Amino acid sequence: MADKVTITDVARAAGVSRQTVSNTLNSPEVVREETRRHVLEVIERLGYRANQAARQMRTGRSRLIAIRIDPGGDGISGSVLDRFLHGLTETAAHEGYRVLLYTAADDRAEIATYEDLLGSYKPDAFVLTATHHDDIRTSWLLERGLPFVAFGRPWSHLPDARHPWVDVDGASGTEAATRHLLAAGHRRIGFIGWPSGSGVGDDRRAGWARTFTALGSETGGAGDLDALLRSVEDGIESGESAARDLLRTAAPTALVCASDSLALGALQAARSHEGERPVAVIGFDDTPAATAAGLTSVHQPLAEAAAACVDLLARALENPDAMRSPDAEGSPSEQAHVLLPPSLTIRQSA
Amino acid sequence: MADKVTITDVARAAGVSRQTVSNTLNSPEVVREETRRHVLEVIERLGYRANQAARQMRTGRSRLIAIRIDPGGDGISGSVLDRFLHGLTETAAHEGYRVLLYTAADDRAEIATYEDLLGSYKPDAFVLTATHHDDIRTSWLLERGLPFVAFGRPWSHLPDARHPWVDVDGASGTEAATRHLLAAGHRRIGFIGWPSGSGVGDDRRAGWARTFTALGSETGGAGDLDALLRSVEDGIESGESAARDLLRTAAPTALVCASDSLALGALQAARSHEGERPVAVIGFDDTPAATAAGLTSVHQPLAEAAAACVDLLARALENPDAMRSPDAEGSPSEQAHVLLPPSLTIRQSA
DNA sequence: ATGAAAGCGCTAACAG
DNA sequence: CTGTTAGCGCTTTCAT
Repeated sequence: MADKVTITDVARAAGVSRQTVSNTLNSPEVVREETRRHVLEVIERLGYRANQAARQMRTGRSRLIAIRIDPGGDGISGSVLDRFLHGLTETAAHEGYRVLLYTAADDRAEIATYEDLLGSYKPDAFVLTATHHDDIRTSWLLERGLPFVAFGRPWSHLPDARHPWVDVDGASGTEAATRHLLAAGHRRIGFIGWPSGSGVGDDRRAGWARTFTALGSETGGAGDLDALLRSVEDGIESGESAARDLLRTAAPTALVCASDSLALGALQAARSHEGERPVAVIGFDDTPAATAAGLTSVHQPLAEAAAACVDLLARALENPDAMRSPDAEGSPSEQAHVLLPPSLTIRQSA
Repeated sequence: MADKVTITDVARAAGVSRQTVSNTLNSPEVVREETRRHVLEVIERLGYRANQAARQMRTGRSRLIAIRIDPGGDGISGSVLDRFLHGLTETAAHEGYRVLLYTAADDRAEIATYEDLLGSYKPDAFVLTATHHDDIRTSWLLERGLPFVAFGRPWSHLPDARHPWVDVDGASGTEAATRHLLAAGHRRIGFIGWPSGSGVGDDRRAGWARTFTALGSETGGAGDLDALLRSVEDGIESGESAARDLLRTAAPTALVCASDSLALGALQAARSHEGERPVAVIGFDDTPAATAAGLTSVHQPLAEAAAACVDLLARALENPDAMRSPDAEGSPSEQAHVLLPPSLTIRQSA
């Protein structure tokens, strides 16, 4: 029964015109307090909801935010997107937006989906995840002045980003992990990460490197960084073999990893490693698998990140021109961004 | 540039009327082959996409499927919804539908969201997950003749379901797990599940029980079922303590669990248990945590399940009346359903 | 097989 | 502050 109630029904029941009802909803300040209250009451009583399609036709705004959902690699870190999505949906609802899902095999296919979506459902904005160097998606959207926010820094254009973004400070996370190990007395702390070139991976490695280097300059040179570093593809197996190799050649007493997948593998290697003291391991992402394995891990505030994304978008959508002038000569057109600090979830492994 | 192209632009560019373009898209059989081809070509060239809002206003169909996304308990099995969602989004796109997300704290709140959504975005259908006994959501939707499909059996009304559903045969999964253990020579196989009353849990327990009982009647009574059964809340810790208890009092050589969370806990207990042969453990859901822990687990075909949901919905939406006659006296109004068999992913733990 | 007219529900402009 | 008019882009009659 909730449907079929139109603005005309409300107007009739309240004894006012349709526009007064519309104004009550869209420009409350224009309606007399008393009338407003009365209309609101009738709306409530009839269970009226503005038809979104009709509203969209008139205003051109769909109040839809689109985001891609992918299968997520080995699944270990898949739950990261899951939590982010939940937060996004929840915050978006508060701001009057809904989340629309789509899939795409790669960036090119994603752009094709943009075209499709923009012609049909016309989402007001996109949320980009897994941004990387020379991301064609951001340039495509930027060229067309389409509103979007990236969850992930615009790695190729820092620090003068030309679009709003939200990210978690990976370096600060691995720094916290490294400091935690230092505080526990460790001095030889290895790092297992991904090959150079991925923004996320480089960032996470940097946090370890800088902390470790700082220690070196304090104590007078602790740091043969390269010997304690391994760069491999993500995965449990590669994490295990990298850890084995590291333990054999560099004798670290602790390992910081760029992901939980790597850390889980490293943990296996650590457990089968003989030594007076167990080798400590710290992962990244605080996935369910980390919980299950008792793995200390860097935790990303995903609900907050999602909320920040919605916030930035809502703001940009209220001020359409802020974003639609990519080449405004006079203004630096610096875009808002949010960099959130992660926290360390401490468990048995470190 | 993909937007702002209307059906009028296409008509003009193709030298036909707007209706011919519309017909080409919606009733191709009505248009002359040659004209149809020409129009299609122009559509392609201009990158035209039918404005969904306008279409919805006219037809009343949004081509939107709504589904709830929740934070997912301890997160271990959260990835199940994740994979299902991905499959749903992908299949839905093939059929011309998009997936709209929403959250809700509980069933009552979810119904409130139905009302909101039905009045605003007007999704064509809902996909229900985590169905349970006396689910107020199904009755609410049923009463109003709203199209939906449940991922999960209508536990309170089997076998004459009054709505379409898709599910994975949990009992067959635990049966396969139990048979696998029997084949490996195990004879005392315990089960750690949830307290009676949850459809899913009862189903999974039944698969173990019936297989084990069948063995008993063959060999002449192997089965003191109750001694080998523990029912606890889901979670790693409760799984571990239940397993410890079971190992101490009933001396099983293998354990089948109703979830990966329970199994992960059981695995810990099993590893610290002394015996000539390691205690085998099998979980359920084949989550990333199971991969990481080398846990053998029952794998649900989630992409297939999602595809089946979309299929059932698409069919129901083409035949609106099939669903809208909950009380049709003459017809049993039996609804279509799909029960998919899971598979066993074998790893080190069993 | 194709063209003309109407209207889905809403809100942005105005007029009162 | 409230009411009237118009039209967003599409599909569904109904004529031709």
